[in-house]
Amino acid sequence: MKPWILHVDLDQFLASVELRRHPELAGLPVIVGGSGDPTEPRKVVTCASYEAREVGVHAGMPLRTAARKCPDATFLPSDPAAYDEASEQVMGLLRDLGHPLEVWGWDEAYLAAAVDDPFDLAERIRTVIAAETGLSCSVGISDNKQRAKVATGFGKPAGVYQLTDANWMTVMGDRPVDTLWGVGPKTSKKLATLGITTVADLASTDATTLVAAFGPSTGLWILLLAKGGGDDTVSTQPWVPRSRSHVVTFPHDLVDRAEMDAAVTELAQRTLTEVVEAGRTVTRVAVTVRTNTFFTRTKIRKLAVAGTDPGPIAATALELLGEFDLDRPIRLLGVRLELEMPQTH
DNA sequence: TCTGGGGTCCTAGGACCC
DNA sequence: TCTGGGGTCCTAGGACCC
Repeated sequence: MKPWILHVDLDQFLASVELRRHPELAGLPVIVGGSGDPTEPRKVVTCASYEAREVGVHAGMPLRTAARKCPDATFLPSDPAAYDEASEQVMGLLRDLGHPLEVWGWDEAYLAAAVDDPFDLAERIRTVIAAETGLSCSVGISDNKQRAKVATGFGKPAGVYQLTDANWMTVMGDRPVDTLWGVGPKTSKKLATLGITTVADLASTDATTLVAAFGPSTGLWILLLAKGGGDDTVSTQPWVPRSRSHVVTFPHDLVDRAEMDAAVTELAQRTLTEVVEAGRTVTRVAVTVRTNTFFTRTKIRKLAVAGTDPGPIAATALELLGEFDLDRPIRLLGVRLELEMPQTH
C-alpha cells in the first residue's frame, strides 16, 4: 500500500452553501460578496457560482463589474458564520474517515492514507460529503501536497484526478509554469526572461541557474515542483496563527489626519481584542497604508516588551502611521499584530 | 464603473558585535 | 591608512495563496 495524499477541495464553496439554503437558485448565477449590493463601490466578488463564472465573473472582481457582466445574477452578502459552520461539518466528516487530516482554510484539506485504491477512498469522500452536507467537492490524488492540489484542478468540478510520476510530465510538461502551485505571475515573468516558459522547461533547467536567479531556497523549490515533487507531510496539529490583522478600504478616501488616527486606533483595538480572546501575546505591530494611487507600504515595529497591553500597542500603531507621508488621500489602512509563538519541543 | 480581506514565507540589506 | 569575515537582530519589500 502506497502512502497517498488526497487533496479535498469543496466546489464553489461559498456559493454552494448559499444554494443549499436557497434551493430555488440552483442552476442560476449566484455571486457572493460585500453586503450583497452590486452597486456598492470598492467591494469585490468573494465567490461566484459556475453559472456566473461562465460569463467571466470571478473572485476578486469588483461587484459593479460583475453586475455589468451578469445582470441577472443573484447577489448575496457574505455570511462568514454560515461558512464556518459548513466547513466544520465537512472537516468533521473527513476526520471521521480515520486518516490523518490537515485542514487548509474553509474549503480545503489534505488527507494522508496508505490504501490500495485511492480512487475508492476519493469517491467515498465525495459520496459522504454530498450525502451528509449536500455539498460537492473534488479530490486530487498524489504523493505530495503540491501535486495533489494541482490534480484537484483537473478533477473540478465534482471529480477525481490522479497525478503520479507515471503521468506527470505527459499531463504537465507543456503547460505554463504558473500551473504549478506556488509559481505566480512574477516568477513566471522572470523565468520567461531565462527562456523558461513550460513545466518541462523548468524541470530540465540547471539547479545553479535557478539558485542564481531566485536564491538557494526558492530556486531549488520551484525546480522540485516542476519535477512533480513537493511537501509530503500531513500535520494533524491545529494551526497556530502567526499574526492577526484587519484592513479597511474606505468608501471614500480619508484626507483628515484625525480620521486616520481614529481608524488605526479602532483597527488596533479590534485586532487586539481577538488576539486576547485567543489567549495570544503580541510581539510586533505593523501598519499598512494605501493611497488613492494604490501605492501601498507597511511599517512594522517590535514592541519593547511583548504583551497585550492596549496602551503601548495602540501608541505604536499611531507612531508608525505618523511616519508615513500622509499628504495623499488614503484609500486603505490596516493593522497587523504579530504573535509570540508558543514553545515547541 | 479601476483594483477586498486575511494570511504565510522568503530575501535583501543595514546595524552591531566579535 | 582604507579595511576580512561570520553571526544575529531588525525592518522593508516582494511574492504567493485562498
